[in-house]
Amino acid sequence: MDHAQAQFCCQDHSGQDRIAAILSAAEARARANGARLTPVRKRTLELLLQAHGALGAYDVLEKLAADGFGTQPPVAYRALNFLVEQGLAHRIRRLNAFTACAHPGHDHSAAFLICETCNSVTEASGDSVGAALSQAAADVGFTLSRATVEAVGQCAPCRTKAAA
Amino acid sequence: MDHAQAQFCCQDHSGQDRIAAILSAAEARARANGARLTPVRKRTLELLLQAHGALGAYDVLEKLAADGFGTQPPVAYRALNFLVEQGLAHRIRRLNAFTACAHPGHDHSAAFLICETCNSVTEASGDSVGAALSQAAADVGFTLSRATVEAVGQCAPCRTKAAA
DNA sequence: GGTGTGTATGTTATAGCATAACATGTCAAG
DNA sequence: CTTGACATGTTATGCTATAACATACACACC
Repeated sequence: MDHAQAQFCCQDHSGQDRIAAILSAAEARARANGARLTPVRKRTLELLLQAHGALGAYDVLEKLAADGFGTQPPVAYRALNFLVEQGLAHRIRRLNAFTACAHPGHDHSAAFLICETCNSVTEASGDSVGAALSQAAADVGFTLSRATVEAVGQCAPCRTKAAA
Repeated sequence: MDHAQAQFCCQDHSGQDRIAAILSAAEARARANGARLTPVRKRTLELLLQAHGALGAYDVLEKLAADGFGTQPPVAYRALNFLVEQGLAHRIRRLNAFTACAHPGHDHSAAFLICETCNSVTEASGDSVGAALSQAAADVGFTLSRATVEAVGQCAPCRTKAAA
């Protein structure tokens, strides 16, 4: 698995300006929740934003350590879990990896589209998927708390390339 | 995590007769695909069918070993992966576990409802969810290959109990 | 200012999940 | 009866994740 070096298959959604904007928005959001976006946490979010595709916890740890933060797994896991709890990042279990939330700020059910060619991860709107799922759950009397949708397939750029 | 001893929270869908029927159907299905449902594989499927909730690979391994099969992890993983490939079982990544497919025989997109109280896993029809997901994927030019939907919440029996 | 309390960070150690690589065995087709 | 494909088994190892404990920092309160 090479999360760390996923190809630039998707469009660049992570310019420096955009990252800075998201980071400050994240800080505000955290404060509003009574939480603090400390240096490790902020740096972790920044790493996720800069990355294409998703990063494994140990990928993140390596970079944090290089930046002078702690060197042991809990350092990365704590920061990542914090971000997930705050709705600033998502965990992608199929990849044992994490990715920054593409649409923070409004609660949404996310659906992840994982390209099996370039390993890029796209966060699609999961609203209609979530609605369908709520219905299916309600049909069997299940109360939904949260859901993960992970789809595997091929992204548009990779499909185009493959066809050529 | 106690996959091995999930509570009997859901209805019993795994009577001996039903299990036997599924096993022979599975055997036929495998043959049709040019694959063989060998003793380890058959026993593994049987274990999954008997279990409520889902079983971790090491839970399965333990039981297989007790039955005189191999004692090392690959034994369990190979059998489980075989079953998943044949559409006879599903992998539930959120739980690092596997469960027998509740509706083998017809290709379907499955959605799993994981009760956070009793750890039971219910396989809901994911057809409408799959349709919504296909649409969302198509909207961004993504070609869907397969998808996993894992929802966490509370099953009907547990919710009833909790309300009491 | 001092002090207490809760949170955050850091470490060591270990648990849990999964697979690579190789050896052996089995079975059917030629 | 040999060959080739697949299945099973083992050893060894790598990757993922958390428990438990120690230290430091920030903020509210007296």
